Amino acid sequence: MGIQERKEREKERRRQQIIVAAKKVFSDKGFNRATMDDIANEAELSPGTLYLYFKNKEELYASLSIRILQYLNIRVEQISGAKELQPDQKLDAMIEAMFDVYEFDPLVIINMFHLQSSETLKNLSPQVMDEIKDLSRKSIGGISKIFAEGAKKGIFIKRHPVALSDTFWAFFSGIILWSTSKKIINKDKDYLKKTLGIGFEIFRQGIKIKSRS
Amino acid sequence: MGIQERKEREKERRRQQIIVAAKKVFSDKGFNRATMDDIANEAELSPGTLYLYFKNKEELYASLSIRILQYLNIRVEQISGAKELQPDQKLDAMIEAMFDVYEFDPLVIINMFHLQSSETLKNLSPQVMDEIKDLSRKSIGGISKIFAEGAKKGIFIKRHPVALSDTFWAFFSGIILWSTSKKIINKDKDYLKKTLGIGFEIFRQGIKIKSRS
Amino acid sequence: MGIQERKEREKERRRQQIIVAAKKVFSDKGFNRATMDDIANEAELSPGTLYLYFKNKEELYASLSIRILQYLNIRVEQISGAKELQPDQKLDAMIEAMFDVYEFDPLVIINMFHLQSSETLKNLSPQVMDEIKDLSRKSIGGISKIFAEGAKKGIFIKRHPVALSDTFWAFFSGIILWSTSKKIINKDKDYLKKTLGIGFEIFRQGIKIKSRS
Amino acid sequence: MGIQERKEREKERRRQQIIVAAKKVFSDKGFNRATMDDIANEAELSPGTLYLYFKNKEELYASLSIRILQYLNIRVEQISGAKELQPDQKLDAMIEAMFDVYEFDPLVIINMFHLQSSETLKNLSPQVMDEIKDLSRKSIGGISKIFAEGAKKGIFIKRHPVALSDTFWAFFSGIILWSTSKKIINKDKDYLKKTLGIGFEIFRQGIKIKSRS
DNA sequence: GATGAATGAGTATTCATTCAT
DNA sequence: TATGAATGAATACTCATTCAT
Repeated sequence: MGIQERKEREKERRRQQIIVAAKKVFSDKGFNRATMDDIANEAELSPGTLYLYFKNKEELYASLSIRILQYLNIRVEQISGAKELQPDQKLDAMIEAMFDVYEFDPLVIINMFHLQSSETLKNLSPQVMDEIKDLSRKSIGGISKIFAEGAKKGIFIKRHPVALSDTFWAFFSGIILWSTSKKIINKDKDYLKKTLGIGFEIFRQGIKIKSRS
Repeated sequence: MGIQERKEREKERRRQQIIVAAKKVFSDKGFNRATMDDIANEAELSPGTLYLYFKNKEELYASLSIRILQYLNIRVEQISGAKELQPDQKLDAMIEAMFDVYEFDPLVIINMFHLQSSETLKNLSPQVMDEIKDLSRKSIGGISKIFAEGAKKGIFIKRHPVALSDTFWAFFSGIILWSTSKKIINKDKDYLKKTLGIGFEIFRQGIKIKSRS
Repeated sequence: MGIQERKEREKERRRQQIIVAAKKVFSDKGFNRATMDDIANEAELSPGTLYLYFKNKEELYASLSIRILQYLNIRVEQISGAKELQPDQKLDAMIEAMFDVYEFDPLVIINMFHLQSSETLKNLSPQVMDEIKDLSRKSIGGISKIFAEGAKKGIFIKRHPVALSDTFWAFFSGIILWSTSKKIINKDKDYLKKTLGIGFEIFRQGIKIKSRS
Repeated sequence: MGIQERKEREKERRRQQIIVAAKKVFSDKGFNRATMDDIANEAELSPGTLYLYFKNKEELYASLSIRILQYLNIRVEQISGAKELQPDQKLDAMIEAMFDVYEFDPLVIINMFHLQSSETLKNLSPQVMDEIKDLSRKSIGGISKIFAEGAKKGIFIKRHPVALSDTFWAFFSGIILWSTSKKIINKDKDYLKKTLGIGFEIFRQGIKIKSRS
């Protein structure tokens, strides 16, 4: 039993070791130019070993998304379930969470997009795909609830909550991607934050129902 | 003279023939999985011929962006220079223009992102790169002017116009990319439009200064 | 008749125009890296036109050799037939002729070697091949006669004259090729001449029968 | 340790296996028409494997030269350092060595010339280039010493030893190349030997200072 | 489990040659 | 005759994946 367990833990450590290496390499080179050899070197393992833990390159890449989605999910659940917060406060908290997600892994967005490509999906094992779908659904659902609650209380505009949730995510993605592609990130990290800030401010203002004074 | 001209026109037709084929193939498979042979087949030409009109794969891809940027630019200039329109009306017109740009070529955004990759830029000929840079600058500039004018007239929030312009573009990109990656486009074209609609409404509301009544 | 003749002359001029261009381009880039387009550009003609005058790239290249072989042949015949000269004086004259051949076209040797490749020969039209063979045979024959005469008169060592002739040519080739490959030519033209000088001196001394004094 | 060593030996065997195949294919087809696939087939390996042992086609080709240069070098050093031999005996030994070099690999000369091309040099890794340069320098140096010694002792003509060394090499190259290009080698191996023999005899006689009797 | 050597399918690009005008 | 646009075969090199050890 103890041995079984230790083995299990050892195995998990290996997975993490690979994931960390993969994150670095994919970050540096992007999916296409990153090679399995690069990742193996970074992880100080042999290429063959990677295939003991991940079915293929796509699935290794996908697993990076799972990690970040898990993190996001925890945050969303906390915020969504916080009874002491009003919808607009929850929205602010969500925005803050998004910042953190981005800091945790700036590749998030690119990962997420890559993941959706039908070619990619073909190469994933069902269980990995299911986990991703499940996590995505939960996250979107959690955010939706905030918008629904806000609409119900007359604080936010009345729109289909899932559509709003998508829009929120799309907005966030857009700014990050745009900034990234303009190579602003490395040179002027603040510019991205500022842009994200402006963006979220606009979003916040845009969905608020103005209280008449 | 007539001959010269006819040849010129013939040549331009070929370019378009290739561009149309490239657009289709890149749309279907993305940059990396699209092969020059695919494009040649689609264009009913030989692979060698592609290289008579475009220096390499990257430059062929880039030329798709140039085409759409040119279209966008015309629209931006018209709107930006329309003296009879108020800033908020111009913003509405811009949003409409963005819709049209998207309809003209749903790949826009992906093209634009691909274009920014440093690896891509290396393979472009200077003149192509200059044209792209010039067109981008003009478009962003035109949109900025609208925000600046709106801010001056007290209709829009006061923020750095270029940052707003970036945000506007990022927002637009985000929604398209997100929808695209969710493969919503083909299945439910209206959902994308709806999402874009909601998004822009939020944006519009978000930057408006509310007149107190 | 006059028209016929003028056409003929016009045609010959074109051939020369192409040959001159080809010589330059092959000199600069070598056979493999020189393209038919390069040559067409240099000749200010279209690529298609080259094929009206030469069957293919190989044959165009071969015709450069014919030109130089023709020149060499004239010199050999003059020297070989000069009754007022002794064999050793003829050898000196031959050496001088070789210098001139080299100055006329430093590519000679490389041309000659390329020509011998069986792959090349396959692509030549029979008449071109015959001309080359004929010219080669004549040149070698002419030189051989000098050695034979020298041997007969007890001035040169007694060896098979054709073998000596080959050796003479090989020696000459070797020095030029070696110098060329060491890129000495362009930088230090004199070094090549000096080396050729030393080489020929050795050769001259090597085949002389020393008169005892 | 044993394992490490066996692997090392295995690896070296593979290199040799490839080199042998490459030698054959390059011999048959020349550098340009030989394809990496040809070589892979000949070596009964996959094309990809070749690249595990050699950076590229050029470097594979170059390594053939290194092999023969190493062999030559050993011979040169032995001869040059043999105190019991007189300069003229050393020259004879050198000539014999040249025969052996040629027998070891008749491509020597062509390799050496190919190697000098600037295009080739660009694709070689520095360490390979350095090794080649070093080996060449040593060989030429060793031969030069013999000529210098001979001149000092009044046996050979007084000429710049490096120039003589170049001439010696050029002479050797010329005969081989000429014979090879005339495809004499395969058909009449003896003719080449005879020609080489005559050539070297001429060379020997040409640089000797005649003792007056 | 771990290795890493070997695999071999996949692809952008070039360029001699052709042929409709 | 001359053109030059179009052709398409040919090829070096990469890299995800496998499998014998």
